[in-house]
Amino acid sequence: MTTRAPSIRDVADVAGVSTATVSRALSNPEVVSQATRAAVFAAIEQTGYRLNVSARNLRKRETGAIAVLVPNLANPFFSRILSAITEVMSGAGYNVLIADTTPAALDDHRFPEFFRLNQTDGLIILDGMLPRDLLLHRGAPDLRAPMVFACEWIEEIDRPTVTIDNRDGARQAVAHLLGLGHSRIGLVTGPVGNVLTSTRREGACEAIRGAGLDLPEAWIYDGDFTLAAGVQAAARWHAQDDRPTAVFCASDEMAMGFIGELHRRGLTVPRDVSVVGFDDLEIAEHFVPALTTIHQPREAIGRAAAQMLLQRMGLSPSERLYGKTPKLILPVELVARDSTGAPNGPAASHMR
Amino acid sequence: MTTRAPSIRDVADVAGVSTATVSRALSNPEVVSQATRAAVFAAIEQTGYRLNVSARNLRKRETGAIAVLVPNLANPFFSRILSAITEVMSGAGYNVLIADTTPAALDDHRFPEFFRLNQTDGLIILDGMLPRDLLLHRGAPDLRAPMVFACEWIEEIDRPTVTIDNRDGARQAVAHLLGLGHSRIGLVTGPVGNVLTSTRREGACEAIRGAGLDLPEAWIYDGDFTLAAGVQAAARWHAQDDRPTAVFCASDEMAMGFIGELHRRGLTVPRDVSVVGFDDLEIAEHFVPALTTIHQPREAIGRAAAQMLLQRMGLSPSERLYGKTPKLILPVELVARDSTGAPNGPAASHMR
DNA sequence: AGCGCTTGTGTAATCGTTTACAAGAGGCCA
DNA sequence: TGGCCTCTTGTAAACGATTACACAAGCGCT
Repeated sequence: MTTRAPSIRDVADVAGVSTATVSRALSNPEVVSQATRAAVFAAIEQTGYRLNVSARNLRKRETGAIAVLVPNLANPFFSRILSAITEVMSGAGYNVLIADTTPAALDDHRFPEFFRLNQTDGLIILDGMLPRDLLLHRGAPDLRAPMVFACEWIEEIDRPTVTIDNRDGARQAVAHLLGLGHSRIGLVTGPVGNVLTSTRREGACEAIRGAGLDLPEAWIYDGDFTLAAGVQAAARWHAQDDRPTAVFCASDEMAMGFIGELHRRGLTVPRDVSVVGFDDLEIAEHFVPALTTIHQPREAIGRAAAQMLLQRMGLSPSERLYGKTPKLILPVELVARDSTGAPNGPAASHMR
Repeated sequence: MTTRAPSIRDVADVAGVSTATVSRALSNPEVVSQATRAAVFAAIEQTGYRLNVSARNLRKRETGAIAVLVPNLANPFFSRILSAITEVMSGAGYNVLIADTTPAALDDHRFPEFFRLNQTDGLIILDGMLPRDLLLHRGAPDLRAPMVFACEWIEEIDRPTVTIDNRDGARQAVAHLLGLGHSRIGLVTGPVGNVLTSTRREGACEAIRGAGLDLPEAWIYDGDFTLAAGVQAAARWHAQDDRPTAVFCASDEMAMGFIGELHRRGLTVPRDVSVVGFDDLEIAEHFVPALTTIHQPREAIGRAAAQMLLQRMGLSPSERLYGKTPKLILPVELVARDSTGAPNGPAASHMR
């Protein structure tokens, strides 16, 4: 009772041509004559034909899809990057498979790797903490799908990369605080082992030490980019006798968690402590107080990553393997808002 | 110079069996003998074989993928729903294609429809404002991919649906405000034509009128769920002489935009006005003031939608067409936090 | 020995495209 | 007229898996 979807064969019959001609009319219209082309399109309309992508992909040895590996889909930071990628890739005729790597990593690694990684024409990786051997999946190097990193990257894997200047961002954040008169500056960091954590941390340290200031271990609060980590850092900060007058959080989420928790404890930002974030999420501007933060051009990152991948996919395997791997570093800028101010000279409870 | 990826043929040769046996060892292991199975797996290991999904899909007349249509990928509201869907679907062996409908709608509608909609085994639709004819894509009804709605839906299209009880959520929000002593309650609504807008609005109106109160037109601020809309509503509210002491915003983003703008104008929430949101985004709890809002079980929504789709895909076309279409309505609950309080009896500038 | 049943495997057709190759039609020129 | 292009189309072989069908081997039973 189940009908079969119309195939190119049906179209060909209706139009009175061969399947080859239908195929050509579709993918290479300029080689078929005006008249036949019209007949074919009419037949397509009439039959309600839709291209079967599996068949095309099988024949062309492509998949028509690229995959994006995201560390955490639920993190709003990635959504705009993803939408930019999706936009560019759809425009180029590709489907975009978005894979959250959080569960994948836990999985019996046979399944996802087996079914997914080799079933795409390209890979955009937003997660710098993936196991190396999962990415360097075996198989001849010349038939591995091209891969580009964005935002995060993996030191040992030399691939095209789109990032922002993390070190400079951190430097700007600290410079801003120094400019306001702070000399006691703390850090809320990302998770250990993450390249963003280290580059931002280094940038901040350099700037602090470069100003001739000290950065005690106790003022470095370990985090992991999440709201919860910001909350915890606030608690630790609050419990200290000798605490910084300003903190640079390596993500907006941590900055907001930090500020939120402080308010819950009856303190106020920036009166009691100045806070700088990193990312400039949409919400940052509307947060109370509006967040001073490092703006990341997320749409540009996504777009650039997609375009870079497209460019790589257009290259031959040998060009890819033996050519240069492009690295794009986008500049960032601090956006000064209301979560930072001069250190409160008077009633400074932390000054003993 | 380009090598060919190993195929089932190569595995068969190495293992000394036929391709049929390899295929069976992979997809139906219990029908092949212990010994052959071992030989096949060894051969797979040795050759580095990976299944070609296009070939399988072509043969099985499936695509192994489902699509999710999202109104706006950049909206953090959807990310957790998406991750839940992705998790369930990956677990069931499906790829998840996420399509942002914002650009698609503008596109020459031939392309995306042609290539995507019929190339999936199922559809989850989170956008209730899609053109009807795009969804009721022609083709025999028995070979249309099953489709389920989640969050939003389309009145005229009778399909399985997972939603929350929007009307009740709005009712609870208003009841909460009434309970605090408010009698002047305003509304910031979603975009016109959206089912969420109307159901939430109706629920709120009913509750307000049910309490014997009035709801002047001037206290209904048109929005569209975005931060910017909240900002605008705040401006309009602020400009009024006769204004409500509490507003119910149909989304957290609007609530945060509203509160942020008010603070920028030197007013304070909940002292000057109480605000209730809707959604309970992750950030709501950490916002300053922490947002009183209607909690949406977003993970449960995503999970339920995915499971419902899986169930539908398991049905035969006739069962789908002539059976009942399940509708799941998840209950919601208000989370009382700090953005609401009693109306400020004394210095009430708005009371003339 | 003959029959039937179970278990494991191979043969070959099939899914719906794309594309190398061949070939016919027509034009142009010597 | 014949040779050589160009333009358009058809023929048929892939692409890499799944699966209906057939069949061989082994076993137990009469």
